[in-house]
Amino acid sequence: MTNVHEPPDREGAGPHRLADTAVWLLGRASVRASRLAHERLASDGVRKWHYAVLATVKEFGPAAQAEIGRRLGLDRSDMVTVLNDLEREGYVTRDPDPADRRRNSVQLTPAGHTALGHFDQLIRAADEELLTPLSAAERELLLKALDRIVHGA
Amino acid sequence: MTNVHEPPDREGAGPHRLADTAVWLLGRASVRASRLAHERLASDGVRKWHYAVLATVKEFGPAAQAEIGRRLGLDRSDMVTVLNDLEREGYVTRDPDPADRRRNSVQLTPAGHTALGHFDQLIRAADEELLTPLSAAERELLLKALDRIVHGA
DNA sequence: CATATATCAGGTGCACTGAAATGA
DNA sequence: CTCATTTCAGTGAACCTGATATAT
Repeated sequence: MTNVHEPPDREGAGPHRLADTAVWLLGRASVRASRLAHERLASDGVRKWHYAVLATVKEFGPAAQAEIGRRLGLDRSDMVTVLNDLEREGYVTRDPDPADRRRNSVQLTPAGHTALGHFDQLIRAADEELLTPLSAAERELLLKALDRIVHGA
Repeated sequence: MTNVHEPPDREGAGPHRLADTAVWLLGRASVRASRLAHERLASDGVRKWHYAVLATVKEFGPAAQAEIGRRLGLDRSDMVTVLNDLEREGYVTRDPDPADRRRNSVQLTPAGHTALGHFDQLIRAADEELLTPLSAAERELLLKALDRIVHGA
């Protein structure tokens, strides 16, 4: 109770302002990023996982749900819901894999391919707005750093 | 329908791999950060917003709920819940502000101050693990970039 | 009157767990 | 039998909206 005011801020260890922690800044930056992406995708009735799954199927080709989920970090359970939506919209098909009948082979339809092209533009626009304050060199460094954080190394 | 295989990946505009977008990488990095922080805080029955509110009250001194929320980006509604928890644990007090009786003046208790010191260590450890792959210079650049993204400019 | 604060009730997306059915 | 894949049911934290009572 000695001093309620404590002019600067330190006591046992180094400086510890909340706004200087990576955990905090990453959380806030990601909320902003999610908002920018969501604002754009929502008008098409799509969410970020829908986009991510479409983009991954296009990039890596047809694959089982479990494999797509592993690649993206999407839970097997949520993958079911996302694919239900994408299938209902006619963006993907789920065909039983003859080589391993536990698996569904997820494939892009032509409509899915077209839609993905549109979503790509929306995500790019969100990225551009998000990164506006940064120079090209800074963007490069940021993405590299984030990539190493995500894929630890 | 011309070519299903498309060896590399481009067609209408530049490269557009999901893993190269800031929106995506920020989201994934933030999930990892949240997990690291949550793993450590959860054993004390605390979540990130509890920590953030305690840290802010210490850094900026007693303030009304709405002001703390504005500073942190925490919704007024969720602030009520967080403060209910913190008050129940004896970490903060809510006293009606005599100068404006709509406001609650939120203050840290000595127990709250002690607890915050402990949580600070946990968050620092999470930060350290998260940033392990990065050099000191890279960390500096990352935090600067994130800060500019969050506070647009 | 309009505005600001605190609270409550609720909705939605997302991360995650447990269990079941099916097949390798 | 063990393991993997898909599905379903449900939980918890976070983000967000709308409405209300109270005070400025």
